[in-house]
Amino acid sequence: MNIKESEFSHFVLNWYELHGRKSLPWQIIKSPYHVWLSEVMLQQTQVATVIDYFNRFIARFETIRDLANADIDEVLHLWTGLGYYARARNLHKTAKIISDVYDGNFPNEIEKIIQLPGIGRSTAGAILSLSMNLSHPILDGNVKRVLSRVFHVDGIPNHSITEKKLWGLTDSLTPKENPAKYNQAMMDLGAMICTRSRPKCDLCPLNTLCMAYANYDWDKYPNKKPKRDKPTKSGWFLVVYQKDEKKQIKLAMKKRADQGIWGGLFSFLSFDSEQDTINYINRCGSDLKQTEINIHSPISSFVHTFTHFHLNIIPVVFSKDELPTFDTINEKESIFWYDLRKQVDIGLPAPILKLVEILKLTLI
DNA sequence: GACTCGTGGGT
DNA sequence: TACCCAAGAGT
Repeated sequence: MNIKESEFSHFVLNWYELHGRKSLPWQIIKSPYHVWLSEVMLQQTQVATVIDYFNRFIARFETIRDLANADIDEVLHLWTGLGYYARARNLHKTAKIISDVYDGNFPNEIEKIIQLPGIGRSTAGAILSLSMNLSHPILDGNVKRVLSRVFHVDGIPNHSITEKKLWGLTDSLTPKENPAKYNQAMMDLGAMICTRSRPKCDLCPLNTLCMAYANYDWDKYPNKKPKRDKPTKSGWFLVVYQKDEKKQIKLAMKKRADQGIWGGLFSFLSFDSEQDTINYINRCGSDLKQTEINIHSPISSFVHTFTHFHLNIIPVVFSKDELPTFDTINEKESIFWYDLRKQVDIGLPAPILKLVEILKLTLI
């Protein structure tokens, strides 16, 4: 290790002792389980958003075995609203593997950890460093931003050449001593000092080493991503409701396939054209005409924006009484009747949950 | 390498 | 408002 690398980590570690975060919910008990869960929840998600989800999750699933033994629908329920639901499905898969293959304990070799579903190189490094104090580098958004600015790392974000440069830097700078504190400190620096906009360079322990500080060009790092325009799609969401013998309202939902958007979550029957919607409704025994679909739209459409497209959500509402052959058509479709009063623990996409709340006010 | 996968906060 | 993007990983 040359003098500069040693100097770098000492600056970072000294700053951490005075200013770093030490009491986030996942820093109270720094077990591999707590660190793993927090790291997965924090992927592409801000700390303030994660805190409540983390606390609820740990309260329900105290140990990895508790998680492994849980129903996937309840796991997804606790993930509802957090997004990127493959994280929850992979979390559950990995909990089963840890439980069955590793006797409930995380392995301490990175080759084995990185093999687990939903754990890449950075998350593996975080688990090993933060919970076991083993010297492994991490490269999350915070570290990328700090290193990009300090060393003027140019290149399109997320391209392999850029990633390789950054991994080389974080690997060479991560100290053998105190890797846990160092990695936490780098994330804290990114989150508290080297922020995306208006970084607090005057308070930064690395400003004497920082090329962006010397050149007053922090706003150029990390380089901007080339932007792609988002197409707008429309989705017709068919809300079929019925009232049971106690006059409780139930909504027809269906579990989505594990692959693709909202995988494993429940949703209303959905169609990607108005004609498909009408055809389906008519197969269920209605004689709905194209001009009449507005009658069944008591809830106005609204737009939900994803990472890569906008979705115009168009609710269409029918009573099951208006669809005499609904049960026959759906014999093999395993419709789930969602009880508005009970609201059982299943995963629901955020805009569907929003729609359910509107329906509670509309139908009751 | 390009694309997919959610949602909410900040500006 | 519209846009950027956040403690990334899988395919």
